Amino acid sequence: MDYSKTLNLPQTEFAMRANLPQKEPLMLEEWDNKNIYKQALEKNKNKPSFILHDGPPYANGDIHLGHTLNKVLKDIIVRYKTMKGYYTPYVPGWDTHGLPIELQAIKKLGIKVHDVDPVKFRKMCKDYALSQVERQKEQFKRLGVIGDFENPYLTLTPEFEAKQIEVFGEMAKKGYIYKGLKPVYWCPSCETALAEAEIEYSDETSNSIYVKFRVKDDKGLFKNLNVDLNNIYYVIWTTTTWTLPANLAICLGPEFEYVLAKFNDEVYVIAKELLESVKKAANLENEEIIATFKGSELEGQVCHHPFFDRESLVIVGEHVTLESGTGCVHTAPGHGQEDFEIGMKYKLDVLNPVDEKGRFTEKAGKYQGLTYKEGNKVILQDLKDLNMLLAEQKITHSYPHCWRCKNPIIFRATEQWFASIDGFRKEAVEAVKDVEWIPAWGEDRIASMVQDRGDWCISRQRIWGVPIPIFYCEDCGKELITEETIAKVVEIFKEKGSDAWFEMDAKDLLPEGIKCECGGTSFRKEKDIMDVWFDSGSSHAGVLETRDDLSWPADMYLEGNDQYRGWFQSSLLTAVATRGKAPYRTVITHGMVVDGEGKKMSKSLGNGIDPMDVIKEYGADVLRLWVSSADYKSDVRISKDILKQLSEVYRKIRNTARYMIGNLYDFDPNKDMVDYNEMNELDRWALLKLQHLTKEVTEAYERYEFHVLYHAIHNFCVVDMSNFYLDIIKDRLYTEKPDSKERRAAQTVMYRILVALVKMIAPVLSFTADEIWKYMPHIDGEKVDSVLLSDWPKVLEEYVDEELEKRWDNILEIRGEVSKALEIARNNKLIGHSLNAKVEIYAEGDTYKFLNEVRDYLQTVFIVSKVELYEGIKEDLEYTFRSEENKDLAVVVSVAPGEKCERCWVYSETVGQDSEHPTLCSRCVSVLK
RNA sequence: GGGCUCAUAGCUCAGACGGUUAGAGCGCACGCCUGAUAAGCGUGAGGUCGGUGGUUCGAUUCCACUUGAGCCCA
Repeated sequence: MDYSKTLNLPQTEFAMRANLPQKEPLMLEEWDNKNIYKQALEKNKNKPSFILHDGPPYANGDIHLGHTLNKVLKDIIVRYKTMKGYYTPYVPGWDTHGLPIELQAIKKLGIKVHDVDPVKFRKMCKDYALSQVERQKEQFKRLGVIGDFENPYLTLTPEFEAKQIEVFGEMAKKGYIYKGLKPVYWCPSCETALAEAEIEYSDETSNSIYVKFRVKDDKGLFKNLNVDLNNIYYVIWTTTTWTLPANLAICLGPEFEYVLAKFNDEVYVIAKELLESVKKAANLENEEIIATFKGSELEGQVCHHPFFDRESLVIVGEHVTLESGTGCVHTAPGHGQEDFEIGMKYKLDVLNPVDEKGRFTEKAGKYQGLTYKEGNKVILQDLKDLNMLLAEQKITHSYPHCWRCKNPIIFRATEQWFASIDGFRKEAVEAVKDVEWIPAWGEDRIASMVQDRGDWCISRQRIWGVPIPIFYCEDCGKELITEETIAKVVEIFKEKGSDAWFEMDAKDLLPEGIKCECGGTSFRKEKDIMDVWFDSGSSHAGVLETRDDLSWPADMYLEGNDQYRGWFQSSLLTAVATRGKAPYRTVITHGMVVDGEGKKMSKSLGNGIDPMDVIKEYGADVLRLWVSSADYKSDVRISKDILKQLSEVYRKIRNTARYMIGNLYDFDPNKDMVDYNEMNELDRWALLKLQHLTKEVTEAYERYEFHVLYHAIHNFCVVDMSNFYLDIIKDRLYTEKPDSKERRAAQTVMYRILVALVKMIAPVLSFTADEIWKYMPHIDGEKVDSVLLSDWPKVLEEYVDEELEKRWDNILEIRGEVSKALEIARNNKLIGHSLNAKVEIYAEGDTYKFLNEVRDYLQTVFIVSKVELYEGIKEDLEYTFRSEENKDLAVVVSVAPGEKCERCWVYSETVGQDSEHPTLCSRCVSVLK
């Protein structure tokens, strides 16, 4: 007879191999059909809410692992909070304006910006952006992210744009918006500003000139040198002669050494390290060094401009290098980014004497009307005539050109709109303190960034974005922005979107009858659009305040640590400026995704991993497990090996669940549950461990430390369940009568563990959890469509029996020692399976006393066929094993007496006693009868 | 170059008012089982706690510097 038919072996359709890449899409469909997201909201609709406000990814290109990390972290939190009973609307968003989309639209359509009417061009950009949103949306959903994907927020929608204008208007009303000058790349032939991405570098031959600036005020430093001040000159070097009319300063490196080198009658101030190269260029020799100063000592001296009756201030800046030139850098704040910034520091004027065609204006005095190219020649000649030119060379260097017309470009300051941070800097720094920053050092980081940052240039000379809602009087040129004009623009944008700005005339965008202070009644529109950071930085208003189910401020923002200077800050600034406090209560940041060596992923290194490839190979749940496994506060590594490891961990968790499901095939929790008081110690121990796990996991979720719960759950599955409890209860489950109390007790324990476990993994392994949910038995009240709709498990303190735990810690320790003894016997070919063995334990003192107390459990727990316990360790006996950990413990392993029972595989001397079942032990016989 | 951050076994992570042989799981090696089977169990080998110097009776844990890596800025 085949007695295996009489056993209660596990049965389940729940597959051992997950086959996630194929199965997950089906689960997604099911979630969609059953509208799990809506059900979850409905379930908690009257509960306190938890609003995680999504930082909008830029709508361009496929998602990468950075997106994956970010979105999955958010999803884990949203799912956890949902199960905790919070009302958790999650509205994903997209950042849809800006240059990269413009460039993609241009590239895709093969058009040129200025060849197309702005309205048409914007339509193309919009179409492109929307197509990208759809693409990314599908990819995010594939990760298992749930949320209001049918109704996400997009920065290009009329409602959002209108709200953004409101924010801008409020800031303007408070006087935080002002007009200033700032240098940009400018193409004089196209007459347009260019973005960095629209610049091509190619070689250009220029005059490189060394120009003398006579010292006017030495601040007393050169007094005792015995030289006429009129003969001391700073020597600057430049390759853009035409920018000299805009010179306002000479910048030195504060730490560099500068010499006063005397050649005949004249003394030149030059960086010590560059003296030789200057001498060579100027054909000078036989100098006398009459003094040496550190750059910082010379700060504050004043020179004469070489050809204007104007001063040039000596300043210092860290950007000065000794790579070429003289170490004295010609500084024209209107013609260069670094010059502009250092100029801001010294409160220099942003002088720009060049118009949009590249011609000198009246600010360039006698050069007015010349193009900058003509100016190069004329100014050079003037320098020669004035004896201010020390040397002249031709050099070929890499110079920026316009990508469209291929002509050289210039740097030129133009009028732009700024947000003055000083107006609310203090408030912003204060607001930071009311926010919980995770990790905590984030607070210092953002506070010091806000503290040190300059004003925010909001203008972009572009097409694809939200226009800056300002008008100019055609008569006097004065700008016009009032509550009424903002209100009108908001009203129009709400209906027509910001395209209206490009489609409609100024008069139609303005309230009727509006007049300039000068009495003028005709106006023109500002051409600049807003920095996209202003778009996303307004999302707290554009989203949280516009949807009924959301509220301001958000409970949480969660983004990469690159966003301290990005979205966290732009959001903080617009919120503080308009509402006086931060738009978030908690901010979590995660590190960047890097490769197995900790290096950043890049195309050139070829070390990138595509999340969609991972999903095809392993499935989204493995990727989600990866997200949970790492301590995201610092950078998160990923590699083939790491993924392999993750898939093994996944397999272990899955199989542990599968085994429990398989053993619950005939268990109905509505009828078969065994009361805690009727369970044996082992079962109680398992439930005790579950309480510890539940507590640890819940606390880890509360602290958003997912890697802690990842380890806790994995360890529980491996150590407590697979290696121990599940291995030990096999005998009971398989061999006892199906509805025996012992078996039902073990099933009760497994059921309760499985219910808790499946819930605890649900925020991370969302697909697998729902798959388990489907296959496992349920209490009637809990048969919901998704584990997400169930309640979070509670810690049952009454199961936390410390006495019991102590006792079983001891048993576990001794079991470890017995295992070692068994292993020795196994290596000696004495036994194979542990059931082949009889274990004799020799113990003294407390160890013996303890073992004697728990002796009834020993055979089961060791999974052997017989255990004999003796008091005392005799030195003359030959032990299989003597414990090093516990000197009071020794073990002898021998082959178990009797025959192997054909049914339960335990060796027993009762085998053969029953004539009907001659190959069975007495226990099995009684089960069958 | 500046600000912030990270660095413990092959991997992911613990840990330590500073104090005996630094932990876990996985992976790996070896063995067992064949009634969780493209599973399961057992045993074992892996670390000069990034480097150097200092404080201390004693540092991997505190301090300084340094190397490598990341983010932001220049």
